[in-house]
Amino acid sequence: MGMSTEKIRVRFAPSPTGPFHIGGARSALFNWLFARHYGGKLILRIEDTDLERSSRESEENIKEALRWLGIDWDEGIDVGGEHGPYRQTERLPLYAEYTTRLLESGKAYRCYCTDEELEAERQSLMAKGLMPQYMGKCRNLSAEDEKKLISEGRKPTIRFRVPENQTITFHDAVRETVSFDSNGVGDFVIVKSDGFPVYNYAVVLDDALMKITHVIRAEEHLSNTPRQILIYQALGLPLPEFGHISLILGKDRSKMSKRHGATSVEQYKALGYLPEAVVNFLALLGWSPPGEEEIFSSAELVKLFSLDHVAKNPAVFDIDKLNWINSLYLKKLDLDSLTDMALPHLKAAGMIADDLSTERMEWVRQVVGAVRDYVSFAAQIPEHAAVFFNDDVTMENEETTAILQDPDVPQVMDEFLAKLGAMETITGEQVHATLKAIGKELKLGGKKVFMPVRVALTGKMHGPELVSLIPLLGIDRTVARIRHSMS
RNA sequence: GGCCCCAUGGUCAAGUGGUUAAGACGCUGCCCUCUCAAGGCGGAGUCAGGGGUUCAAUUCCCCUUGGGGCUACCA
Repeated sequence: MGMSTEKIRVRFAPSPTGPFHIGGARSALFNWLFARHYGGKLILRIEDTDLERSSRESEENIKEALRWLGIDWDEGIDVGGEHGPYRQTERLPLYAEYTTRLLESGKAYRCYCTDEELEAERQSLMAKGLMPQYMGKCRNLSAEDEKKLISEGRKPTIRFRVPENQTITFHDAVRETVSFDSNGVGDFVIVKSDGFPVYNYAVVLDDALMKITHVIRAEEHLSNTPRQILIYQALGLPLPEFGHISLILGKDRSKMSKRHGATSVEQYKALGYLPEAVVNFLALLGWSPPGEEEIFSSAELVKLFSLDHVAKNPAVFDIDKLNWINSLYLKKLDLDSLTDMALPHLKAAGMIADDLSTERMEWVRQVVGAVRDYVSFAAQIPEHAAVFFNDDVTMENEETTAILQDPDVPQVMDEFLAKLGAMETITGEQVHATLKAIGKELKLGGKKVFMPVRVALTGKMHGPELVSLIPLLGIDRTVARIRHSMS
């Protein structure tokens, strides 16, 4: 709104260094929502200049996760585009051109310091209570100096010459005005000694060359922004609009990490969360819709999304809310799809075989139907479905044991067993009618009939309705379980 | 340590110079019910602290405190 919508170009530029983090997914989502809302383009670029940690496997992971979430991109790896290549390691010649320019204009210089020297400098500065930053030792090397250092076999890095006494101020779409003092920024490395550009450098060139209009990324990059702006300025490149979204925190308010539970998109998928639910939840972390509704499809989110309702403060990842949202989506899911989601978990729990007959599959389907209201995500299905599988009933606690010791119980069971014996098959309605009839005959309340039967069948006080449990167990297993529990 | 960002219930959060300070999750009570879950209807619970500015601050400014980020030849 109010923006020239045709030209909006945003990007998601992950590093393929491990499992795809849920925080990355949210950055991708916000970019995607922003692009789709304004009819702009989303570019997917891979920042793989860290050779040590980057892998193709993890790149595949990211793409798979994005597709699963329904986040599609208009340009980038796999789909191509006119501003490629879209993998930084394939863009080296492009960077070299600019590096030459920077070197020739004196805005960057070669630095021959070794790791050891830099570390020593850092230590001594810290010892003096000063900020550890590069002091500019190689700033003004003569040609002879350089020749000598090269002859020693040193491989230089290239550093950006940070101008002194400058205030770098920029507008941020979520934080308004942010400013930094250039004196707090030491001359930083833009090209490593192996010739690969460093993130802060490559990101500027890529964003500029790919004509990115809005750089929407996590807040951890906020402090890097002044460095990047300096590079834009040194090269005379137009600045994009920045928007730094806050980080996602764990329960203890520290940055979300493995010890907070599942942190990768893959894990949530494996646990049986639905992508629509994850997207819905992520959208609500750091962004708020107008009105009171909170459940939205991706299409609705696209319609409503706007950067000016993005919160400045970090958000704690609330698994309870995700679970609630997911359970809502699970309720709306058709039983066949839910069953498909349950299958791997039931198999992993050893409850079902790899190959199921048609009848067995139908039975499993109904079991899933009987427990669906109890679960927030598919991995919870086996624990609730256990009562359907395990005929080896054991009493949960003293309370259940006590229930079966009630003096009325033997009559109830005898009566129920007798009635079951007269039946060929049993339906939910018949279960209900039969148990009600027993209550009437023995002049017992519903609780005095249903609860002992439940306990005899499952050993537990709680669980699925008997009208769904007993028909799925069938008469034989029902009888056997009761006999076993009453013996 | 320095620099930067942030601060409304336990959590996500709306909101404004004057409001009974929304809503959601969670917690909790009641209803429904064989139980639990689901569902329906209620409830408790918040403007971090201290200074200003102002007739009036949750809202504007400053400080403190707290949290987070950056300070790499990681991204």
